[in-house]
Amino acid sequence: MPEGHTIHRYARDQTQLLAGRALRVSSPQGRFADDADRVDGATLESVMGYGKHLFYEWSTGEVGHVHLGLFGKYRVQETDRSPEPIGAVRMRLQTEPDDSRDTYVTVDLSGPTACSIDPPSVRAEILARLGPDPIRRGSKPDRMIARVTRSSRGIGDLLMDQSIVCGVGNVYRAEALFVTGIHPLRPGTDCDVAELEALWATVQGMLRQGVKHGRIITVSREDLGVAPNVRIPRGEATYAYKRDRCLRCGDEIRRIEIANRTCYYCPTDQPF
DNA sequence: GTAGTATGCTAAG
DNA sequence: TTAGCCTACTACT
Repeated sequence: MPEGHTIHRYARDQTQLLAGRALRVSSPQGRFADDADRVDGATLESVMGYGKHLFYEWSTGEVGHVHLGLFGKYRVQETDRSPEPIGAVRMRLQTEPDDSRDTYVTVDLSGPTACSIDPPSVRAEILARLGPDPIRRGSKPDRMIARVTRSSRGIGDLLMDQSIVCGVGNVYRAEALFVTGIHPLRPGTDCDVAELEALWATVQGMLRQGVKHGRIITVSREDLGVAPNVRIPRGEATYAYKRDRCLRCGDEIRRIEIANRTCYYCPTDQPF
Protein backbone atom coordinates (compact mmCIF):
# COMPACT_ATOMS: atom_id res chain seq x y z
CA MET A 1 0.00 0.00 0.00
CA PRO A 2 2.36 2.70 1.07
CA GLU A 3 3.70 5.15 -1.48
CA GLY A 4 3.34 8.88 -0.86
CA HIS A 5 -0.37 8.97 -1.67
CA THR A 6 -1.14 6.53 1.17
CA ILE A 7 0.73 8.66 3.68
CA HIS A 8 -1.03 11.87 2.70
CA ARG A 9 -4.36 10.13 2.75
CA TYR A 10 -3.70 8.87 6.27
CA ALA A 11 -2.59 12.36 7.33
CA ARG A 12 -5.79 13.86 6.02
CA ASP A 13 -8.07 11.22 7.50
CA GLN A 14 -6.39 11.12 10.89
CA THR A 15 -6.34 14.90 11.17
CA GLN A 16 -10.07 14.83 10.56
CA LEU A 17 -10.70 12.05 13.07
CA LEU A 18 -8.25 12.88 15.84
CA ALA A 19 -6.79 16.39 15.68
CA GLY A 20 -7.67 18.80 18.46
CA ARG A 21 -8.54 16.02 20.88
CA ALA A 22 -6.78 14.56 23.89
CA LEU A 23 -5.89 10.97 23.04
CA ARG A 24 -5.05 7.77 24.80
CA VAL A 25 -1.76 6.57 23.35
CA SER A 26 -0.59 3.03 23.95
CA SER A 27 1.35 0.12 22.49
CA PRO A 28 -0.55 -3.18 22.76
CA GLN A 29 2.40 -5.01 21.18
CA GLY A 30 4.81 -3.28 23.56
CA ARG A 31 7.64 -1.99 21.41
CA PHE A 32 6.38 1.60 21.47
CA ALA A 33 5.34 1.55 25.13
CA ASP A 34 7.92 3.95 26.59
CA ASP A 35 7.34 6.57 23.91
CA ALA A 36 3.57 6.14 24.15
CA ASP A 37 3.66 6.98 27.85
CA ARG A 38 5.23 10.35 27.13
CA VAL A 39 2.29 11.61 25.07
CA ASP A 40 -0.55 9.56 26.56
CA GLY A 41 -3.33 12.02 27.39
CA ALA A 42 -1.81 14.85 25.34
CA THR A 43 -3.71 16.67 22.62
CA LEU A 44 -2.90 15.82 19.03
CA GLU A 45 -2.51 19.13 17.20
CA SER A 46 -2.10 17.85 13.65
CA VAL A 47 -0.95 15.03 11.43
CA MET A 48 1.32 15.95 8.54
CA GLY A 49 2.53 13.87 5.61
CA TYR A 50 5.79 14.50 3.79
CA GLY A 51 6.96 11.98 1.20
CA LYS A 52 6.55 8.62 2.89
CA HIS A 53 6.83 10.06 6.40
CA LEU A 54 4.06 10.95 8.84
CA PHE A 55 4.54 13.47 11.64
CA TYR A 56 2.23 13.86 14.64
CA GLU A 57 2.41 17.18 16.48
CA TRP A 58 1.60 16.78 20.16
CA SER A 59 0.70 19.44 22.71
CA THR A 60 3.78 18.41 24.70
CA GLY A 61 5.90 19.95 21.95
CA GLU A 62 7.17 16.57 20.85
CA VAL A 63 6.70 15.11 17.37
CA GLY A 64 5.66 11.57 16.56
CA HIS A 65 7.37 10.06 13.56
CA VAL A 66 5.99 7.10 11.58
CA HIS A 67 7.41 5.46 8.49
CA LEU A 68 5.39 2.53 7.20
CA GLY A 69 8.14 0.78 5.30
CA LEU A 70 6.86 -2.01 3.10
CA PHE A 71 4.43 -3.56 5.56
CA GLY A 72 3.09 -0.81 7.77
CA LYS A 73 -0.67 -0.40 7.92
CA TYR A 74 -3.30 1.46 9.88
CA ARG A 75 -6.63 0.06 10.93
CA VAL A 76 -9.32 2.57 11.86
CA GLN A 77 -12.30 1.50 13.95
CA GLU A 78 -15.26 3.37 15.35
CA THR A 79 -16.87 1.27 18.06
CA ASP A 80 -19.02 1.37 21.17
CA ARG A 81 -16.32 -0.27 23.25
CA SER A 82 -12.57 -0.20 23.11
CA PRO A 83 -11.74 -2.98 20.61
CA GLU A 84 -9.27 -5.80 21.21
CA PRO A 85 -6.10 -5.26 19.18
CA ILE A 86 -5.94 -7.36 16.01
CA GLY A 87 -2.45 -8.61 15.21
CA ALA A 88 0.73 -6.85 16.33
CA VAL A 89 -0.39 -3.29 17.09
CA ARG A 90 2.66 -1.11 17.70
CA MET A 91 0.83 2.15 18.30
CA ARG A 92 -2.78 2.76 19.29
CA LEU A 93 -4.33 6.23 19.22
CA GLN A 94 -7.76 6.38 20.76
CA THR A 95 -10.34 9.03 21.58
CA GLU A 96 -12.46 8.92 24.71
CA PRO A 97 -16.21 9.21 24.20
CA ASP A 98 -17.30 12.79 24.97
CA ASP A 99 -20.28 15.10 24.53
CA SER A 100 -19.97 15.23 20.76
CA ARG A 101 -19.48 11.48 20.22
CA ASP A 102 -20.46 8.41 22.14
CA THR A 103 -18.08 6.07 20.35
CA TYR A 104 -14.38 5.31 20.52
CA VAL A 105 -12.30 6.18 17.48
CA THR A 106 -9.33 3.83 17.44
CA VAL A 107 -6.40 4.09 15.05
CA ASP A 108 -4.08 1.06 15.24
CA LEU A 109 -0.69 0.95 13.56
CA SER A 110 1.07 -2.30 12.75
CA GLY A 111 4.31 -3.18 10.99
CA PRO A 112 5.99 0.22 10.66
CA THR A 113 9.70 0.59 10.01
CA ALA A 114 9.82 3.65 12.25
CA CYS A 115 7.54 4.73 15.08
CA SER A 116 8.88 7.12 17.72
CA ILE A 117 8.27 10.28 19.74
CA ASP A 118 11.03 12.81 19.23
CA PRO A 119 11.97 16.45 19.74
CA PRO A 120 11.14 18.66 16.72
CA SER A 121 14.79 18.63 15.64
CA VAL A 122 14.40 15.04 14.46
CA ARG A 123 11.69 16.03 12.04
CA ALA A 124 13.85 18.89 10.79
CA GLU A 125 16.68 16.45 10.09
CA ILE A 126 14.39 14.11 8.18
CA LEU A 127 12.86 16.91 6.11
CA ALA A 128 16.33 18.26 5.32
CA ARG A 129 17.30 15.07 3.53
CA LEU A 130 14.11 14.77 1.47
CA GLY A 131 13.61 16.15 -2.01
CA PRO A 132 10.46 18.05 -2.99
CA ASP A 133 7.15 16.24 -2.41
CA PRO A 134 4.93 16.68 -5.50
CA ILE A 135 1.77 16.13 -3.46
CA ARG A 136 2.36 19.19 -1.31
CA ARG A 137 0.95 22.52 -2.37
CA GLY A 138 3.58 24.89 -3.70
CA SER A 139 6.12 22.15 -4.35
CA LYS A 140 8.39 22.79 -7.33
CA PRO A 141 10.42 20.49 -9.59
CA ASP A 142 13.53 22.73 -9.78
CA ARG A 143 15.63 20.81 -7.28
CA MET A 144 14.63 17.48 -8.79
CA ILE A 145 15.51 18.58 -12.31
CA ALA A 146 18.84 20.04 -11.22
CA ARG A 147 19.83 16.80 -9.50
CA VAL A 148 18.66 14.53 -12.32
CA THR A 149 20.34 16.40 -15.17
CA ARG A 150 23.65 16.30 -13.29
CA SER A 151 23.54 12.56 -12.62
CA SER A 152 24.68 9.70 -14.78
CA ARG A 153 22.51 7.29 -12.80
CA GLY A 154 19.46 5.94 -14.61
CA ILE A 155 16.18 7.82 -14.23
CA GLY A 156 14.55 4.67 -12.80
CA ASP A 157 17.13 4.73 -10.02
CA LEU A 158 16.88 8.49 -9.45
CA LEU A 159 13.08 8.46 -9.16
CA MET A 160 13.29 6.08 -6.20
CA ASP A 161 15.82 8.29 -4.42
CA GLN A 162 13.80 10.15 -1.79
CA SER A 163 16.38 12.92 -1.60
CA ILE A 164 15.69 13.78 -5.25
CA VAL A 165 11.90 13.60 -5.23
CA CYS A 166 9.96 12.06 -2.38
CA GLY A 167 6.83 9.97 -2.22
CA VAL A 168 7.46 7.94 -5.38
CA GLY A 169 7.67 4.17 -4.92
CA ASN A 170 7.92 1.18 -7.20
CA VAL A 171 4.45 1.40 -8.76
CA TYR A 172 4.51 5.11 -9.52
CA ARG A 173 8.07 4.84 -10.83
CA ALA A 174 7.03 2.31 -13.45
CA GLU A 175 3.82 4.10 -14.35
CA ALA A 176 5.17 7.64 -14.54
CA LEU A 177 8.07 6.55 -16.76
CA PHE A 178 5.64 4.64 -18.95
CA VAL A 179 3.31 7.62 -19.40
CA THR A 180 6.18 9.97 -20.19
CA GLY A 181 7.76 7.40 -22.51
CA ILE A 182 11.17 7.29 -20.84
CA HIS A 183 13.25 4.12 -20.55
CA PRO A 184 14.13 3.50 -16.88
CA LEU A 185 17.83 3.03 -17.62
CA ARG A 186 18.20 6.33 -19.45
CA PRO A 187 20.87 8.35 -17.65
CA GLY A 188 19.74 11.55 -15.96
CA THR A 189 22.17 13.52 -18.07
CA ASP A 190 20.33 12.36 -21.20
CA CYS A 191 16.94 13.61 -20.02
CA ASP A 192 16.00 17.09 -21.17
CA VAL A 193 14.26 19.67 -19.04
CA ALA A 194 10.96 19.51 -20.90
CA GLU A 195 10.83 15.75 -20.35
CA LEU A 196 11.57 16.12 -16.67
CA GLU A 197 8.92 18.81 -16.29
CA ALA A 198 6.46 16.40 -17.88
CA LEU A 199 7.67 13.63 -15.57
CA TRP A 200 7.15 15.84 -12.50
CA ALA A 201 3.65 16.80 -13.66
CA THR A 202 2.82 13.16 -14.30
CA VAL A 203 4.07 12.03 -10.91
CA GLN A 204 2.24 14.88 -9.23
CA GLY A 205 -1.01 14.08 -11.00
CA MET A 206 -0.76 10.37 -10.25
CA LEU A 207 0.06 10.86 -6.57
CA ARG A 208 -2.75 13.36 -6.08
CA GLN A 209 -5.19 11.02 -7.79
CA GLY A 210 -3.94 8.33 -5.43
CA VAL A 211 -4.74 10.48 -2.40
CA LYS A 212 -8.20 11.15 -3.79
CA HIS A 213 -9.05 7.52 -4.62
CA GLY A 214 -7.21 5.95 -1.72
CA ARG A 215 -5.55 3.57 -4.17
CA ILE A 216 -3.22 3.63 -7.14
CA ILE A 217 -4.99 4.07 -10.46
CA THR A 218 -2.78 5.30 -13.26
CA VAL A 219 -4.73 4.14 -16.31
CA SER A 220 -7.47 6.11 -17.97
CA ARG A 221 -10.84 4.45 -18.26
CA GLU A 222 -10.71 4.90 -22.04
CA ASP A 223 -7.42 2.99 -22.29
CA LEU A 224 -8.82 0.26 -20.09
CA GLY A 225 -12.24 0.23 -21.73
CA VAL A 226 -14.14 0.48 -18.46
CA ALA A 227 -17.33 2.50 -17.98
CA PRO A 228 -17.24 5.51 -15.63
CA ASN A 229 -19.15 3.95 -12.74
CA VAL A 230 -17.54 0.49 -12.82
CA ARG A 231 -14.81 -0.29 -10.29
CA ILE A 232 -11.42 -0.93 -11.84
CA PRO A 233 -10.33 -4.42 -10.78
CA ARG A 234 -7.15 -5.07 -8.86
CA GLY A 235 -4.28 -5.71 -11.23
CA GLU A 236 -5.94 -3.71 -13.99
CA ALA A 237 -5.16 -0.23 -12.72
CA THR A 238 -1.69 0.11 -14.29
CA TYR A 239 -0.16 0.29 -17.78
CA ALA A 240 3.06 -1.62 -17.15
CA TYR A 241 3.49 -2.39 -13.47
CA LYS A 242 3.12 -6.12 -12.85
CA ARG A 243 1.62 -6.70 -16.25
CA ASP A 244 2.75 -9.36 -18.70
CA ARG A 245 1.76 -7.26 -21.68
CA CYS A 246 1.64 -3.51 -22.24
CA LEU A 247 -1.89 -2.17 -21.93
CA ARG A 248 -1.25 0.25 -24.77
CA CYS A 249 0.62 -1.74 -27.43
CA GLY A 250 0.45 -5.35 -26.24
CA ASP A 251 4.21 -5.80 -26.35
CA GLU A 252 5.79 -7.94 -23.66
CA ILE A 253 6.61 -6.00 -20.49
CA ARG A 254 10.26 -6.25 -19.45
CA ARG A 255 11.38 -6.63 -15.85
CA ILE A 256 14.75 -5.46 -14.59
CA GLU A 257 16.11 -4.94 -11.12
CA ILE A 258 16.77 -1.26 -10.36
CA ALA A 259 17.42 0.14 -6.89
CA ASN A 260 16.67 -3.25 -5.32
CA ARG A 261 13.22 -3.49 -6.83
CA THR A 262 11.70 -4.94 -9.95
CA CYS A 263 11.16 -2.21 -12.52
CA TYR A 264 8.56 -2.86 -15.21
CA TYR A 265 8.69 -1.14 -18.59
CA CYS A 266 7.51 -1.44 -22.16
CA PRO A 267 10.39 -1.60 -24.67
CA THR A 268 8.18 -0.20 -27.43
CA ASP A 269 6.59 2.74 -25.62
CA GLN A 270 9.73 3.57 -23.64
CA PRO A 271 12.66 3.67 -26.05
CA PHE A 272 16.09 4.15 -24.57
C1' DG B 1 -0.85 -25.28 7.74
C1' DT B 2 2.69 -23.37 4.71
C1' DA B 3 4.87 -20.63 1.30
C1' DG B 4 5.18 -16.70 -1.21
C1' DT B 5 4.58 -11.97 -1.92
C1' DA B 6 4.38 -6.84 -1.14
C1' DT B 7 3.55 -0.01 -3.06
C1' DG B 8 10.60 0.44 1.84
C1' DC B 9 14.80 1.44 3.78
C1' DT B 10 19.10 0.98 6.54
C1' DA B 11 23.23 -0.83 8.26
C1' DA B 12 26.70 -4.08 7.72
C1' DG B 13 30.32 -6.11 4.79
C1' DT C 1 26.04 -5.44 -2.80
C1' DT C 2 23.70 -8.03 0.61
C1' DA C 3 21.12 -9.27 4.64
C1' DG C 4 17.86 -8.00 7.67
C1' DC C 5 13.68 -6.14 9.53
C1' DC C 6 8.66 -5.15 10.08
C1' DT C 7 3.44 -7.79 9.20
C1' DA C 8 -0.82 -9.26 6.68
C1' DC C 9 -2.93 -11.43 3.24
C1' DT C 10 -3.45 -14.71 -0.66
C1' DA C 11 -2.87 -18.93 -2.96
C1' DC C 12 -1.56 -23.14 -2.50
C1' DT C 13 -1.27 -27.95 -0.12
